[in-house]
Parts: sequence; C-alpha cells; structure tokens
Amino acid sequence: MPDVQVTVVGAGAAAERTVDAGTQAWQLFADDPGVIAAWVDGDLRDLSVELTADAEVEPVRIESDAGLGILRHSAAHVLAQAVQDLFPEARLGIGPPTADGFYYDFDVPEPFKPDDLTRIESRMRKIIKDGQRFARRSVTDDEARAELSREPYKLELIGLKGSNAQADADGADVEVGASELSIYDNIARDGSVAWKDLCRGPHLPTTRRIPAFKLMRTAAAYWRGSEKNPQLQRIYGTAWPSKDALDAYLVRLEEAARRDHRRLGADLDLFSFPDEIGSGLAVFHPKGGMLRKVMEDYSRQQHVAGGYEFVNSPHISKGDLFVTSGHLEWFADAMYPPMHVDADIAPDGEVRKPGQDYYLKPMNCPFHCLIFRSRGRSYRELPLRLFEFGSVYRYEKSGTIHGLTRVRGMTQDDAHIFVAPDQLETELASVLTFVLDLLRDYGLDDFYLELSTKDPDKYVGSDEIWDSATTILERVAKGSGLELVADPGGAAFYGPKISVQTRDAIGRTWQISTVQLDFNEPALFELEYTAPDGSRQRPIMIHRALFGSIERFIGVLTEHYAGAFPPWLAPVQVVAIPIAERHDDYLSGLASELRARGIRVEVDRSDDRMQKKIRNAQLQKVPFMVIAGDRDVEDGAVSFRYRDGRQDNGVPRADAVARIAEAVEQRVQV
RNA sequence: GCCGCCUUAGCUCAGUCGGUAGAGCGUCUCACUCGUAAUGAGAAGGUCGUCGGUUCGAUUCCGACAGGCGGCUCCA
Repeated sequence: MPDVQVTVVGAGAAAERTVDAGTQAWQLFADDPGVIAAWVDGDLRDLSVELTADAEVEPVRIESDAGLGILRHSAAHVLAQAVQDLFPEARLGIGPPTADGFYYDFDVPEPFKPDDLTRIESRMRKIIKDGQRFARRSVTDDEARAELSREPYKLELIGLKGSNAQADADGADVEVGASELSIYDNIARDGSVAWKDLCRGPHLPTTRRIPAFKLMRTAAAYWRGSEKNPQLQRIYGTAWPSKDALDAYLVRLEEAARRDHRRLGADLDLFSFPDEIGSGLAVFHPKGGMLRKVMEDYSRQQHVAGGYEFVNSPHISKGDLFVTSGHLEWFADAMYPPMHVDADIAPDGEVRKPGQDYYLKPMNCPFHCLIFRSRGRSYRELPLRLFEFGSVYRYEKSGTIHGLTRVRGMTQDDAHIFVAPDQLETELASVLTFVLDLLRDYGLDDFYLELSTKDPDKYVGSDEIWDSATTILERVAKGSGLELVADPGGAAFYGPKISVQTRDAIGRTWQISTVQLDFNEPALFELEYTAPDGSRQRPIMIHRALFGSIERFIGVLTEHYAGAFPPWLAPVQVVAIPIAERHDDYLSGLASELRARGIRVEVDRSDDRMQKKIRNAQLQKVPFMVIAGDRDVEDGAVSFRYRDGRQDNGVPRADAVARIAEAVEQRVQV
C-alpha cells in the first residue's frame, strides 16, 4: 500500500508524518480522547475522514470553540432522533449549535409539554449510551430529495443550496453547505441505521462522546426566522465536555437569575409595574427615584461641561409633526394610537370642525428640529447641541416587553447635535469620547462598538450620502481603538449608526449608547444655517443617547452591580445602627453631620435587635453600616461594617464622615 | 403580535380528587435594650387575577380577557 505524507499541526510545532494510504484522521490522535474532529487543510472534518497526500491535519479538542460547536450540534442530532422515536409524526426543522448549547425545531401536531422534555431526555441518554456512530455520506440533490421525502422542511433547504447567503442568515447553513449535500447516518452497534439527517457536519465520532447535556426549555420559533412562516416547536438544550462544566454553566445561569433587575427592583424597593397602569409602564419608588435622580444629576453636570444646551419638549404633539419627520410613515404600528380632539360634528352628521389627531411622542428629534428652526441660525452657532431627558412612548408588541430593558414609556437622555459637514468627523469623535467617558464613570468599562449599516429594504436618501456617512463613522469608530463589529442592515432608515456594546460584570453584553447620523430629517424639516459666505446650508444631525433610556440603564446597572451599587449611586448610602436605644441620639448627631455633607443616611430606630438591623441593611445592599454602642460613644467613634462582612471598629467620628464622603465623591465601589 | 407555561395574603409558596383556605417572611401591638446576617409572644391581613359558562354549590372544571414568565419576531 503506498505511503502518504501528511503534516500534523499540534500544540506549537508541526510534524511531518508518513501514513498508509486510506488512513483516517482518528488514527493520528487515537491516544487522545479529547480530540473529536480535525481541521484538514483548513476545513473542519470528521475524524473518520481519509487523509490524502500532503494534507495538513490539526486536531480539534472538544473544549475548543469548534469542538463545543460539534459537540452541541451532535447533541442536537441526538435530540432530534429521540423526538422522532417518541413522536414519529414530528417533522424536522433545523438544529444548530448556539453560544451555550443547541436547539432543534420540530413541526409537531401538539406543542411539547414540560413532561415531554423529561421523556425526551431519557431517550437521549439511551441513544448516547448506545454509542451510535455518526457516519457521513455524500448524496446528490435528487438522492437527498428521495431519502428525505417525508421531511418537507429539509426539502426546502435542499432547494436553497447555492443561495448560501440566505441560508447563512437564518442558521440553515448547518444543514446545507455551499457545495455538495451530505447525510449523516446514526449507525447502531448492530450496523443498522438508527436515524439520519441532512447535515453538512462534522460530528462527534459516536454519541457516546457527549459527556453532559440537559434540555432547558421549549419555545415556538418561526420557520427560518420569518413571522410569515409557520411556527415550529423549538427545544433548547445545552451540552458540555464534562459534568463539571455543565454544572458550572447551570450555576452561571443561577447567578444571572440572582442579578435579575426585575427581582432586585422588588427586593430593593426600586420600582414596580402596577397592572393598573399598563404593561411596560414603570413607577419608581423612593429608592429607585433617588437612584434615577443621582444618575440624571451627574449626567446633566457632564452635559453642561460638554457644551450641551438644555431644552424641553411636550409629551404629545399633533400628528403632522410625525408626518413631516416620517415616523408615522415608518412606525405608526409601534406608536400609541392618536387622541382625536376638537372635532365638532352636528347632529345631522355635518362636520363643522374636523378636529385634530394628537400622538404621544415616540421620538424627541422632531421637537429639537423645530427648536433649531425657530429662528435663523448662523454657522457660528454650530455645533449646536440640544439635550433633553425626553420621555417617549412606544407601543411595543406585548410579547417584547421585559422589565426595565424593554418598556412602553421611557425617558431618553437624548441629544441632537447639528453640525456643518466639515465639523462632522471631529464632533463624532468627541461625542464618542464623551459617551465612553461617561459610561466609565458609571462603572462600565468593557466595550466594543457595532457599526450598523444600511438596510437595503428600509432606508431613505441617496447611496452616495449613505456611503460617505458610513465611511466617516467607520473611521471614527476605528479611531477609538475599540473592537469594531459590523452589523449589516442594522441601521435606522435615516442613517447609519455606531452603538456601544457593554460587557457587564458577568460577561453579558448590552447595547447601551447609540450615535446615529441623520442626513434625512434636517431635509424634511428644511433646516438651514447661514454659512460664512452668506449662503444657506443644511446642517447634518447627530442623534445620540448614552443611557439609551434611563429605565434601561438602571436595569443594566442593577444587573451589573447585582444591586450592590457603588456609594455615589446607592439610594441609601449609610445605615446607622444603634446597638441599644440609648445610642440613637449619638448616631442621629452623626447622621446630621453626614447629611450636611450631602450623604444619604438613615438611622435604624426600629426595635429590632442590632443583629437584625445589620441583616436588613445587608439585604438592602447598603454600602456603609456604621454601628455605635457604649464603647463607641465613650470614644467618640463608630464601627464600620461593609457589605462583604468586613469590619473596621473604633473609627473616630470625623474620620468616619470623611471616609464616607470621600468614597462618594471619588465614585469608587466599596 | 405568535407559541407554550403561570396567576392563592405585601413577598415566597402549601392546599382544596367541586362544599368559600394555610405556613414562613413582612406589617401592627406588647415585652426585651442586646457588639457585627433573623429575640419572644400576640394581632390584623385573602370575594383564591377579571368576566362569563357548567353545577344545588366554582378558588378548584370549561371559555374569554388581563397581567406575568420563557422563547420567536420586532426594537425609530
């Protein structure tokens, strides 16, 4: 048998190896059970692939990104097999890996019930225990159609082959690759085919190589992601290279649940969503209101320093304003319906006065445009930066509402900056710096940027303008030195945008701030300024919001800090705890001193025992507990307790006040 | 908006195979005055989300609606 030369790329060094023709990749890595697939000449392949001359082979370990994807994709196949065993009428959608797991979509007559998941899970365990081999074979389109004639969704995917851009967009690419079709057979140990699926692979060698998995939940999902298509039943699962890794993932989910701002909002008495008001409409309680005030105060202060002018606009407007701005044309469905006022209809039906439609405002920009237009503007006024905490109302679809992060009434820290074209790039760069600096002040410091470009189906304005605007934004974004991710088609209809994505304390990302360019609205409102040469010129408008909305930002910060806000943001900064009632007055005196320094302090005069008061302050995540008993009173001192249980006893009063005031002023976390 | 699940005291949750309900925490009162995460005793508190249907009788079964949760779609 002729020999074949291959190159094995390992950790660090590449090694030439000579193997028999017909050697399969697994034979190179037979001594390493962590290897589950291989890169062969840059393509991800099954370990059963036969090596050809001069191939470059690199092992794929199960815990690598590619390895996890293969593990989870294989788990999805096991799920689908289990489902079709138990529900023979189930038809297959797609089943790709996701960031932390996998899912598979099924068309079933009845949605799955919670009990079904348990049954499916045990069936999956049996399939895994069976050690079925994943075997790949290439098929022609016609062969695939014949074999999968019972699977209408798969047939549709076969038809998509070649139009790969579309398939990529909705995840179908895991089933049909760019070139040839393949089917994976699951071969039982008696050699029979237990199950098969159209799939481009690769897969684990056998089902036994799934060390740990769990089905998480069921949900409905539209076929190929479109509302117009039928809904399939999706089963989500997760799979990991070890039981420990699975457990760690489940712990991570619990940690995220522990930080959920909806739960903390109730526990810390920050806000609520009374049914009587309506879905997605929050009320802020005194503690949430204080948090909000502190955030706003600091933001206003920074906006003054940043050269912004403060404006204000009403919550409702006649509809014509939103006809001019284009919002009614594009977003009428997502606006609260109009209030029709001032109509005068005679008893005989004669219209004496037609009346007017007023709308709750969904955006602040049209109002700011009117402020710009209220008088003639000179180039000397530019950049003109108009800032407002503007409350807007959007009739979000009922199913999308989520705590404070997706609401129907919100207050944006909204500014519209009008610039001359030659000021655009400089202003954008300084806006981006302003945004990032302010976010850092609130304790967020891990960012990347996303550049959202034109949606070919939903935009206004000329291609040239879009291209040049996009180029400028890209240059500014790159100039920030932050990682930049493309978001094709993600722009608003009126212009491209940069959004700031923030990673929180447990690594989740949130879209917070946006900086959007708008060449469109200044034209709709016929905005002009007089240039140095006396000509009339059209300004460019920059929309920008840092918090996005205050509500959403409070939600994000609450989760980021798990409710343990740094002292400057904490609604109650200090709880003073007397050990016995006779120490109340002593601590009231200290509280007055602290209040004189602007510190938010409460003295716990309840008749709880001191241990209970500590527990209560701890549960409320108050940054400073100052405790005083006989010893402290005698020494003119207090004892500190921090949220992490750390104590610092016998601190002189003046030092204690200074320590607290300093932590607040420096905006540090304690 | 679509699919599924859920809704019992302020909160977390028991319970009633159809005969109008119970605990812990919280609240209030009293006693206790205590050195770093829950002192003890007592009391108040619910037309079992809303409306309709079935039934002698509905918190329980059925339906609609509202609200919530998990996804999908959407997010100017």
